[in-house]
Amino acid sequence: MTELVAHRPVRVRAAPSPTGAAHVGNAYIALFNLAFARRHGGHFVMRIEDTDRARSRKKYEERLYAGWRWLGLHWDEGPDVGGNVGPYRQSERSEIYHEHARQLMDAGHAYYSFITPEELAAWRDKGQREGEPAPYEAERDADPVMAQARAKSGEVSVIRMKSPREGTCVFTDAFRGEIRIGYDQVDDQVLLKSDGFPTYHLAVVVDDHLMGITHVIRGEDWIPSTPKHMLLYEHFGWEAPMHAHLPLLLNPDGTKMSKRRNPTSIDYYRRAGYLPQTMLNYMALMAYPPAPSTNNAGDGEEKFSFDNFVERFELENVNLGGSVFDLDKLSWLNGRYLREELSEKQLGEALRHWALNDEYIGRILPLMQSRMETLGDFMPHCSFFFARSVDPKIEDLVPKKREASEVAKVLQTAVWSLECVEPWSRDAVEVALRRIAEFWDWPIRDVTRPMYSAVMGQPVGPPLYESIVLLELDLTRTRLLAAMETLGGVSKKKARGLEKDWNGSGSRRSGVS
RNA sequence: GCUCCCAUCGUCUAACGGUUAGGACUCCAGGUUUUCAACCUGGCAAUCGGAGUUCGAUUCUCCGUGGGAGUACCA
Repeated sequence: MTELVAHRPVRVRAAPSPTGAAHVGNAYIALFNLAFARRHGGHFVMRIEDTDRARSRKKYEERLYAGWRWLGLHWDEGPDVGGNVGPYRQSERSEIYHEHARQLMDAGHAYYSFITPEELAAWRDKGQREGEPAPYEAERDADPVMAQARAKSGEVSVIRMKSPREGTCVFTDAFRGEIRIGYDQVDDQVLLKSDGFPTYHLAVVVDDHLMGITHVIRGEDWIPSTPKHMLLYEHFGWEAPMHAHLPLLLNPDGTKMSKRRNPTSIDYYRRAGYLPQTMLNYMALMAYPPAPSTNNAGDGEEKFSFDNFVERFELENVNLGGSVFDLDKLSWLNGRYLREELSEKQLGEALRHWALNDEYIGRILPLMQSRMETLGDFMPHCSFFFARSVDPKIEDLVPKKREASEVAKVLQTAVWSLECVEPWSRDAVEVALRRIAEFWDWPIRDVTRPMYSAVMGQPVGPPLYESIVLLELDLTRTRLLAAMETLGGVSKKKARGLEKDWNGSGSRRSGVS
């Protein structure tokens, strides 16, 4: 058995990309990294991988910090807390990557490529299937001096890694042992993009090395690209860290967990009223056995603290099969925390911290004031703001002369439209929904009516757009998806076709400018 | 298609060659309770298939099968 813990002090990291809401999948990976660090008295580093400048947003970075802090995932080093091997934001490390790319070029391990994305796409569409070599093959052995001159003259280029034409990459995964992947499966990966930013593959290797990372604990979806990373370690002459690939979190249908059909954002779970300790506990359970009982074998305790998890955390006990993220079981666990771990006083505090506070209620008041006769009308009319989920009746969801299946599709487009709302404001939400009406050529009322029911659980209530703004995207999306299910759902195939039409309609751009 | 990973109830898992294959979630039935929860009791439900190795395979090996992931100037 290979040694799982090296002699160097343990340093692990979590490296999320700020390209969307904070995802439970990333938090789950982070949790295992943190637990490993704590178990071995090491450091846990947070690194922001924002090299995709088209999708990275500062606001997502902020939400990452907020979400992880709420969960109790504390990092020892990171962009916001500092540390002595920073900067910890990849967008601030450009020179470092350029310098390392240059080293690879000088050593003959990388080359300039001038093939355009369009040419590449054309080859993938047709040439690849017909066994044609990739267009950049011809550039591999071009004269480096000439290539450099072209690049210097301003011609758009990327830098690609030369991957071996034969042989096999053998590396060790701490969970699975030796994994071997033929180099014929490894293409000439782009290392430096034409915008000057590095790809994940270059950045991750350079940063992990420079930041002294000893163990790379990441998702199983990275296994196929690990040979690219091993190659880079080799070319730089660096010792590779130990790799350990965690199983993926899954949708109920067994596919990689995605927001398409399930709530995936940490914000959703916070807003729906789950406790952070439940989340940590449940995420640990996704790939780690329960705490063994003292009496006999087999009936372990599934409720355990983070400290308990750390105490008994061993890499060799991690389970390898992907785990379905089961909301029923998560809710059951949360119920146990609520009634077993919280005093009445603490329960009250938790409620206030959650939503029963002046800040949140204050934002609801303007929507309610004109709709009340007595103070007693307040709660019944806006309880949906505090509900985990609502239960709309099917007849309220379907306007007269419309079909349930049609409405389901309308709600699907509403989800897509709302996902693109930028900034998240009343007017932008209105524009997004008007786009839906336009797309389907329905009167706006026929769109908003089902929306009222889906979002509030009843066909009447405070103003829709304002309510959606307060509910925020994640809670709204989950309710729309639930309503779609009530209406019979939209099949995967239909959704695909619909998505094509929707994107083709130009309706994606639904922000106000 | 190609490559890699994975494989115990529907779901999360226990059993480090020998158990009537255990627990938990869900579901069902009963009990308790003014109701509803909670709680208690019980029930349904699994080792993917085939060859080996072995006195003995859930467990080790191989071959199938199934599922997943990857196959980007996204991470």
